[in-house]
Amino acid sequence: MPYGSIGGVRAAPTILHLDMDAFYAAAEQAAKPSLRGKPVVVGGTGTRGVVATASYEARRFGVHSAMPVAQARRLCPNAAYLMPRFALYRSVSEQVMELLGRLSPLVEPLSLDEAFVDLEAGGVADDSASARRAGELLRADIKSVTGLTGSVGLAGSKMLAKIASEQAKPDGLVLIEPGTERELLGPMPVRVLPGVGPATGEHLRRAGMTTVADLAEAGEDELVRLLGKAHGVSLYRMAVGHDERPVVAERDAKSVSVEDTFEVDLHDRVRVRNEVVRLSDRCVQRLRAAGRSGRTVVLKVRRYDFSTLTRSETLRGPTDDPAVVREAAGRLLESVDTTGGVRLLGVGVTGLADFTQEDLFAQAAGELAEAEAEAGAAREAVETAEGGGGAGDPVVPPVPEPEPHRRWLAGQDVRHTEYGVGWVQGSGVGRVTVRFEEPTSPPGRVRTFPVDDPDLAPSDPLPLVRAAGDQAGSSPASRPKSRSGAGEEMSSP
DNA sequence: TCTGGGGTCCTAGGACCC
DNA sequence: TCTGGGGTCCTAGGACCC
Repeated sequence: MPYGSIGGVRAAPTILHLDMDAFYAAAEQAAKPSLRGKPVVVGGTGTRGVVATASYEARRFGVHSAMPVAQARRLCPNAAYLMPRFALYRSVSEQVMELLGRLSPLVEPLSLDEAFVDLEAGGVADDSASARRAGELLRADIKSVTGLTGSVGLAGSKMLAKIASEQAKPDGLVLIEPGTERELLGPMPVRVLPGVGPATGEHLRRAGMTTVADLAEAGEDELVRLLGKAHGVSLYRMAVGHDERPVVAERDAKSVSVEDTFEVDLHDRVRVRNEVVRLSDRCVQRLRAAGRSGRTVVLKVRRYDFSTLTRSETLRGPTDDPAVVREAAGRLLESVDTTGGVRLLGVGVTGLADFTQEDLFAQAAGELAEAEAEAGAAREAVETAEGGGGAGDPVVPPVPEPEPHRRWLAGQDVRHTEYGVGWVQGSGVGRVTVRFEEPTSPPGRVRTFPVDDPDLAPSDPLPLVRAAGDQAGSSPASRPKSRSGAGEEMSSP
């Protein structure tokens, strides 16, 4: 352990946990002035979507993350229901992570809106007072650079820093003085500990343990007996306030996967096979973008009754060849009974290796060209002779991408040749309603157009905060990451 | 009320090898 | 003839996290 610690936590609260407040919803409110102070729900747009983030206004109606959107609509019919815009959230996240990087080289992102920072390794704090100052400065910087609020937890361990940031929400800072952790933790419900979810919580409750103090009292042996070796040991240590997990800056991904839940269950076996091909190709694209290759292909199938199974196949060596992944996934599908309907399909690759460019470049390029030629030919074959595929054919023809058909999604950025920039408030029966406003404007007006109005086009997110001075990208806020190709991030099943 | 998508880690059994 | 144990790899499933 690189730093002095007493009883499993540092002597000073120099581990910082940052958690942005209702991140996706807050970003949408910053982007759309008319939604500030109003309930906003970001989540899946289809009938089978779930809530990704609800604004605090929406939470007051009982809406929360992971709740089916259909249920949220019943609880809070007047909220704005928006599709997620990951390009925007990623660009804000990059600004935030950049600020964290100024505090320490040891930053461990957990997601777009959450990270640990080791202040001691950064030399910015070695006692409570300096840690608190660093935390408050950080919060102010985040507010001025992104326009959003984040909550900060400071403690001598990761677990406690995270519990502290949770208590600080929204828009606050909580520091746990080392030495006080056990009395603080004791009365808390077991669910506050990382790794205790619904199943373990229920398990413990049946054993008569509801608080962290109950776990500490039960002892390690009892918890191991109840929950197994790894889980029992780590839970006992957490319960008595011991957590020496270091902040780790970068970790290589261990798997890449893509999955789609369909609006209606798939029954047609040919359609199912085609979707597996599409997912394989998408998975390989992501694999290649990451410069990796993988050795084990995993197929995931969720059936009509929500029962979920996986089938996997380990290849002789790592691959990033779309044809190889397609064929493996296709073989795996053959071993799955899909009668009754398929709700979700997924394709993943694990056992990742670094793709050695030198050795494989030529081969891969050749194979890609080949696969693409093949795909083109197969596409035509599908169009001319749909459904005739023999069951034994290992190479499944890919499906043509659905026509990039103009479908306006709630929350999407648009530009009108006459009225300027705005966002889609809703669409239906051949019409689309747009509110014309932008992050730095006052709340705007609504207008309605035909869905195929040629004056209306998708556009990229604008920066949430007006750049101070506006000097050529010197401030992070002045450079929104807006790659061209509007709409590519808005893909939704 | 009908349950997303992207991950991580752990367990357990069987194969296989020494 | 019966009976070893350890280690590693593969597969499937489950809990958990954001």
